[in-house]
Amino acid sequence: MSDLLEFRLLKFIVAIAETANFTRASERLFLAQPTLSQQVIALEEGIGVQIFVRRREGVSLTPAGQMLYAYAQEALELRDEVVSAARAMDRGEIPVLRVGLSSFINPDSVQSLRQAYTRLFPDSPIQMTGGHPVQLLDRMEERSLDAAILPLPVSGANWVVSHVASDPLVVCMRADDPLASSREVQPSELAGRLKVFRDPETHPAAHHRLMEMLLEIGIRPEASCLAATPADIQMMVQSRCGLALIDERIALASDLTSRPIAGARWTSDTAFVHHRSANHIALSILLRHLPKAKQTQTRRMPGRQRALKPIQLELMA
Amino acid sequence: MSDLLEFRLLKFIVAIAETANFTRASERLFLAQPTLSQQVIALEEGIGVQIFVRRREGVSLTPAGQMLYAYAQEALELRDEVVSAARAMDRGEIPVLRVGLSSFINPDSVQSLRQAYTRLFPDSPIQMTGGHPVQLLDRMEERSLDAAILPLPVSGANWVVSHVASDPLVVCMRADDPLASSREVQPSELAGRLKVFRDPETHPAAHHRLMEMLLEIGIRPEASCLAATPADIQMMVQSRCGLALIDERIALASDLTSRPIAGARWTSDTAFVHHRSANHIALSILLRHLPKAKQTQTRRMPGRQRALKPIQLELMA
DNA sequence: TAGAACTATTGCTTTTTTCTATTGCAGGCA
DNA sequence: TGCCTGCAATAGAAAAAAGCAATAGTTCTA
Repeated sequence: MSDLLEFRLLKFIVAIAETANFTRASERLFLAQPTLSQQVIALEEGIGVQIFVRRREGVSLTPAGQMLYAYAQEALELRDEVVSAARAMDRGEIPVLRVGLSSFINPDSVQSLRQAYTRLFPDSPIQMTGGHPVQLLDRMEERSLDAAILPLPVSGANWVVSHVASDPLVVCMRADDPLASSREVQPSELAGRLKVFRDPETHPAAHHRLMEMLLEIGIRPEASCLAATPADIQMMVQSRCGLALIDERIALASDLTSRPIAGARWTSDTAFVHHRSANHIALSILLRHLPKAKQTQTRRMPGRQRALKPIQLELMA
Repeated sequence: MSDLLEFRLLKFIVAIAETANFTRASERLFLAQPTLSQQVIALEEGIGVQIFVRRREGVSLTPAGQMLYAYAQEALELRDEVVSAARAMDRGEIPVLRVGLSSFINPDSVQSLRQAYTRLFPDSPIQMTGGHPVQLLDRMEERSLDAAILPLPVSGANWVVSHVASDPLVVCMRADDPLASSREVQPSELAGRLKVFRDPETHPAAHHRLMEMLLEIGIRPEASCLAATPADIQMMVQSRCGLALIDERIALASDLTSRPIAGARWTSDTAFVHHRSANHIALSILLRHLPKAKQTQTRRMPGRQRALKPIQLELMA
C-alpha cells in the first residue's frame, strides 16, 4: 500500500517539485536522471496516484502531488528533528523541562503531562514551578520557563495553547448547608451567597469569564473573599464565608460537599501552554503526544434562538 | 545522517517495541530474525543512538528508543492518511470543504485559509457559509459544516481551535471627530461615547470578554447600538450613534478613521475551528499547514505587580 | 551439564537501487 | 524538410541492500 512511499521517495518529490525538472533534480540528488524517472514512475503506479505532469515547459505537480510535496517537506523536517532529539537523549543532553503549574488546574492534567513526558523522554528531568498564571506567562516570555499548565482562557497570539482538560464547575458548600439536601442548586439559590472566588489578580481573564457567566444567569456576585489556592477556597467555605465555584475534580475536605448548578454547563478548562518561540528540544514532540481533553460538554448560551438559514456561496478554491 | 531511518525501519522499531522480542517481531514482519538484528544494529550504529536494550527478560526501549517508538507510530499513521488523501484527490473524490465564516474575523484569515487549502488541495472546492458564531458551532455539531473561522474565545472541549490571527482593537470614529486630532484615545475619553457593539446574541462569549476588558479600564459602556456585521458598525458610527471598537485590519469607509487606545493592548483574535470528531479527509492535513498567528502582542493586565519568586520543585520524571 | 530461549555472526541469494547508454519525442531554427 | 537541442523514458548491466538459512554465542533453568 503506502510502503512504496519511503523517505527516499519524499526527497525525490521535493527535489523534482523544486527544480521543475527531472534532470536538474537528479543532479541535486547526486543521482542519474533515469534513476529518478524509474523510481517516480514506479511510485506513481504503485500507489495509484499521478504526482507530476511532465510538460515541455517543465514538470509541474498535480493536485495530489502538491499535497504530497507539502507533506514531504514537513515529514523530512520532523524526521531530522526527531533524530537530533534522539541523539541528544542518547547522550543524556536533554535539558530540564521547566514547567509552571498554576493552582486551579485539573490535577490530572499534571499527572498526564508527566506521564506523557516520562513516556517520551524517560530519565529526563522535569522541574515544576508553582505560580499564578500572569506570573507564569511572564516567566515563559523571559524564557525562565519552557511551558506551563494554566486555566483557560489565555489570550495573545504568542502562545501555543493545547487544551488538555475540561471539568464541570460545581458549587462548593459545607456538608451541613441546607442546599446540600437537594441534588442540584438552582441559580436563584446562589444569589447573595456566592462570595468566595479566586483572586482576580492571579488570572484576570479567567475571573472575568466567570463573572460574565454568572451575569448570564442573572447573578451579580459580591466577591468578598479572594483565595489564592483551591485549599484557601475550601478553608473559606468551611468558615462560612460563603459558597464558591470549584472544579468538580478537586478533592474536598470531609465537611464540604458540592452540587451542580441546575441548567448551567460551565466548565473549568485547563491548557498546556508554551511560547511560540520556546526552544526546548522536547516541546514539539511532547505536544503531539499530549492526551486531548475528552469532555463532551459544550457551553450552551441561554435564550438564543436558531437563526435564519445563512447564504451559501460556492467558491472554487 | 537521518537517512538511515526509513519508514521500513520505523516499522521494525514498532514491531520490536510491541513484542519486546526480536524473534517474534520478525515473525510479525514476515522476516527472518537475523535480518531484523542486522538492520537494527546498522541503524543504531548509523545514527549513533542505542534504541533497544537486549536483556534476558525481553527487549526494552532506551529513553531515546521510547521517543523513536512514539514518533514511529505517529509517522506511519500519518503516511497512510496522506496516501489515502492523495488517492482520493487523484480520483477527484475530495468532498467539498464546508467552512463557516463569521463576520468580525480578520479578513486575511479567510484569504490565508483559502491559500493554504488551494495549495494543498488544488481544484477541490470550498463552500463558504456566512453565519453567527453560535450558529456555526451548531452546524459543525450537526455535521453540516466541516470547519469555521470564528472570533475567539470559543469554549468547550470538543473543538479543535487553531489561533490564526491577532489584531489590535482600535476605536472607530468619524474622521471629523475631535478625538481624531490626537494620535491615541485616552480611556477616559471613551466613557459615555462607546455605544456601538456587535450584537451579543451572535457571540456572547466574545461580547462579554469585551465588556470585561472595558471594565478593567473603568469604562462601563451603554451598548445602545447592536450591529450584526462590521459594515453595520461603520454605518452606525457614520450616523453619529457613537464610537465603536473594531479590528484594526478592517477597511474603513472614507469618512471614518480609527485610533488606538492609550495603554490598552487589546486584540481581536481569530481562530480556525473544527469539531474534534469532524471527518473531512483534508482537515488534519490542512491544520498542519495553516499559517500561525504572528502578532507579538500580549494582553497586559493593568496594575498587577510581580509576585514573589515561586517555590521550585525538582522532580525526576 | 544439557537444554531452552534468545540475539549476533557468517556466508550466500535475491531484490532493489543505481548506473551507462540509448531511444523517443517535441520544439526551434536554418 | 532536416538537423539540432533539451528533455524524459527505456533497456540492460552493475552495485548495493535487504533478506535468508545455518550456526555460534549467551545466559538462565532444570
